Amino acid sequence: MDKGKVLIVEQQNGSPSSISKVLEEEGYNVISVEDSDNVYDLTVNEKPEIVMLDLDSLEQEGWEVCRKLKDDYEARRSVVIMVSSKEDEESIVRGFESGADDFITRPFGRKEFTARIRAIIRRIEKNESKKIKVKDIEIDLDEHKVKKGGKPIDLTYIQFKLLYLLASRRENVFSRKEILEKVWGRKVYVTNRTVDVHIKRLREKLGEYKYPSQYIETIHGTGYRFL
Amino acid sequence: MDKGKVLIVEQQNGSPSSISKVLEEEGYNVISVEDSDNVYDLTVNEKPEIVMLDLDSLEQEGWEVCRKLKDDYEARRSVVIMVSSKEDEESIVRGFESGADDFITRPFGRKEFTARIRAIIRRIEKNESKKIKVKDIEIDLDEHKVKKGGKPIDLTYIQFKLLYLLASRRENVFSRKEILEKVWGRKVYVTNRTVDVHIKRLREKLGEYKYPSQYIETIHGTGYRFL
DNA sequence: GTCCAACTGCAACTTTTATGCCAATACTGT
DNA sequence: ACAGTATTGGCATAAAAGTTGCAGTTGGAC
Repeated sequence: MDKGKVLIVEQQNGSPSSISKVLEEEGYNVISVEDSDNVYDLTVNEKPEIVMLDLDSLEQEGWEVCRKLKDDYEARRSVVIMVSSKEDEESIVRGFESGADDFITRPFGRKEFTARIRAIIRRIEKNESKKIKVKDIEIDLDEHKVKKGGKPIDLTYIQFKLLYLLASRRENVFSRKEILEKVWGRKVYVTNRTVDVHIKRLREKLGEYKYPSQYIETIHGTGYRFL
Repeated sequence: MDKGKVLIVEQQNGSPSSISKVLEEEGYNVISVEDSDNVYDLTVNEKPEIVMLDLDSLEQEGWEVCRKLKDDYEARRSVVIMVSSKEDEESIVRGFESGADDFITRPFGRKEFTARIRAIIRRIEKNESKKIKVKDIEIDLDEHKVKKGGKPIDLTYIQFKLLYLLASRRENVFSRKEILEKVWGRKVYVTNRTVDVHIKRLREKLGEYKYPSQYIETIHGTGYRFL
């Protein structure tokens, strides 16, 4: 059950209706912190899909953290949601001006809350399409098939996921860490070298024997990129 | 002034505070229709960034239109926002379940409303990979690519980080200490001289052979800066 | 159940590439 | 001109990536 990673900044009062608890129960991978000190570092390292800032416990810092995240080229990818009891327009506008992507005011029903989160995650993942064509390669997610020049290529489960990931955002460089998270899942511990091995096997099946690779490029010190 | 294209479905009552009026005034490219018949076609053809559905005038149809858009391969790209006076949780949840990306309840202040819209547009733009352009140099972070005058330049990991650091705040003078911290990280101990070496290698790759350097300026006794 | 083939992950090893430092040299500002 | 800085090419070394063989698993086929 891996719905996405959420970094939450709020005072823990142990209430079972706290945001963290709710999202954990819903199956999100929750990282919870009580103050804003590590938020930036955590965001950069963990790349959560969502960062939630509880303004009721953060106050002034909330805006600042948000701005800092949105000014950073890596952290900015995470969606920042502010949660607050204040519903005066000024606070809300200020939240958005700090770069927040959404602003939710308390109180809110659990169902509404989780529906909003789902909508946001959905939106993030939607950029990926079901069928991808790159050069002479065709990838069909639904049928789980890959063709090269019209001829089917037999890929294993992992190879397929790996190829799909890389091809879903061609030109984008994926670090091994990212690959591990997206292909193997967050909890699994697998060596970096194993990623290489799978890349090699994939390259073989794609018919890459000589250098430089036509499809999967290695970016030394960084990761891999398709095309 | 083109802030983005918005397709709005609402009953026109001529009120100056109607959504269409407000967004027009704000400089959006507004397409306004009164019923849901053409919404699907318009969305596919016009590809608006945002489709706003006024549930107060659409009722039942609202959900259906939304679902139809979100089931469509092309139309799903547009962000769908529902606007409604009903603020019961059930309606809202149902909205999200129909695939809506956001749900705004009336009444709302104009500033808050426009701030939300701006945030959404911002988010859409952010998905496109971010580039820094300085003179004839282009730096693409997601793709980890650098181009000079359209031609790609191959940089190593450190060179890339270094260039990015300098270029991200041009004119700013970076001391070697600062560079070490940002590129190598706090803990690592590496000589100041090493920074020089990397500057040299970077300059070479940027095609700097003669003095004074066109891109990276040396501030004697202080550090470096990107022009 | 037993056998077999396919898949996977890892360790050990090789190859490739990048990095850090040195020492000689050139440049700066005073 | 001098002392402090910066530049540079070369080189040993470190680090990253590629490769290979093997062993543990799994899931049929029989």
